[in-house]
Amino acid sequence: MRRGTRRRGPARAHRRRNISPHMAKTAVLTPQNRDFPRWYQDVLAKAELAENGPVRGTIVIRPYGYAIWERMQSEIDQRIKSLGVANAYFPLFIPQSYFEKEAEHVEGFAPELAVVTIGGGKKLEEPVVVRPTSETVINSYFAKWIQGHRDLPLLVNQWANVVRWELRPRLFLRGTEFLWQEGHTAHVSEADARAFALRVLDEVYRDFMVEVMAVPVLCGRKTTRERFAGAETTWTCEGMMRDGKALQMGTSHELGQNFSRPFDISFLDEDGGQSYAWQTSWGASTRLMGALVMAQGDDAGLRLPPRLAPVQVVVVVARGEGQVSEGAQSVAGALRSAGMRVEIDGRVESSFGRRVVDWELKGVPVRVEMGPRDLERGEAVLARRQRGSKETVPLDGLVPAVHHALEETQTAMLQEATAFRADHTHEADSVDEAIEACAEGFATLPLSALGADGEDRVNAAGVSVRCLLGADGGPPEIDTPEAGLVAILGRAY
RNA sequence: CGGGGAGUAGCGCAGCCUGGCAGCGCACCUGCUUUGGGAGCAGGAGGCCGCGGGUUCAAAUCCCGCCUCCCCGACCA
Repeated sequence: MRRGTRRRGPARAHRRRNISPHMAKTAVLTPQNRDFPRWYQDVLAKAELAENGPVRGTIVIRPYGYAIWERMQSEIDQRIKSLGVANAYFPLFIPQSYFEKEAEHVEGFAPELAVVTIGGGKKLEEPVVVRPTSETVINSYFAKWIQGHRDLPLLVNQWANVVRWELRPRLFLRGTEFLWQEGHTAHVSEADARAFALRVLDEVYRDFMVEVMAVPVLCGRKTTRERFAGAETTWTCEGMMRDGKALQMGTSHELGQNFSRPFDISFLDEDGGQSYAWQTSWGASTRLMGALVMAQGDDAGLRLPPRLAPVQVVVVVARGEGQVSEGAQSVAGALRSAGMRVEIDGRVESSFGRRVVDWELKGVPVRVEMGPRDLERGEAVLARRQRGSKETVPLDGLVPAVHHALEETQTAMLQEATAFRADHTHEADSVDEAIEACAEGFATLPLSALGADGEDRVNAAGVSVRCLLGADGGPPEIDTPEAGLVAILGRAY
């Protein structure tokens, strides 16, 4: 069974060939429904996305994987900047004492800190921590930069690597070192900080995940137990993977005055009084790469939504005869002129089938195949990765046809993922029913039905409360009574 | 840390029990034939068998010690 794959829409093609992309004689990958974790590992390796580094928990992101990450960075970065946030950079090394200033924060991170005790061959006076997150250093500078209310809001983001000594690493999902973006802001009031944290959640993360990654996400509030160490409130975007498990894809925290007090981020307000700033922090990481693979991949490999794909169209020279190569060049040129990201595969010394399988593994959304026969007829074959279809298109109509295929693919991928999530979400009335439903996917449960010991009970069963939603299915208003909230439960990565 | 496995070519593995030339598949190199859904044939390169010690005429194999990695549980983007 090809889970979640749907064929839809009428054939626009002159002729539609009945060739499925899953025709390889021997399975290219372990099928998803046989062993999902194995399938995931296979995709990372065969699509040349990433592999393990030499130190446990470290990752080597290969060029193709990094190209996808760069696309993610670019899309996220422009959304961050549109909120008026500027990029900056703070040090990798943080004095250990900084970590001890906020009680919950220390407690939350102490077990997973990497600490440098020797530098230049000498024992250090004060050990330095390799940043697991940068609240402490950044806020120590915010304290210097913020004097009066006119200095606020202060909105800063950095792209960086961070280190957390994880016990059980998994490529992209949980690593000792990973890449991310972390935003840090300071505001004059609690309401301003809250509004900003929610804007980031919606306008940066949800918008990117839904509109670019084509992954529907549930945006809600974390329970006290699940919230970030040092935060007052943690907001999250939760996605469903194709094995029904949940993945936290991005978070936005309201820090209250938890850091501004110990780091003395204070300012003179309009009335001349001394106030502590209200803060937020928020991040999304290379975990998104894992989410992409697990939410959009199928048994033939990765599937990239066109808006994210570093290569949107690959023009495959089927056979190196006659003027085919020139024809492919000309087609590629026309597609590029129309603004598409295009690559030519002219490696005719490799077999056609081999190359096609490679591009399917890499998830390129549209493949244009050209051989002598097509050239003679003035045609090309347009293959869509998302639904595994092929159609023949006249060369003079190819650019609009490819453009249309990309647009349709983007829409279809989001629809498919949304339908999959709906099919794997169960509305439960009791804790036991919810736990059972989580074997297949998510369960919704009125918070009132979860009860006081409900979170303990589900956790004991390997299930967690992913987030709390308001009546409209979005992040709950802060003053919504608990009785009006819905808990989303699932097994998580 | 608790429990379970594994270290042999780039990757995946066999060989070990019963000591006797270092093997297989994939990948790689060369040549020819191929190329419209993972090509075929022929030839070739590639090894501190995790490390250290011991037994033995002889150790990947038996014995002792050490190291590392992976998987399952408690934390996390």
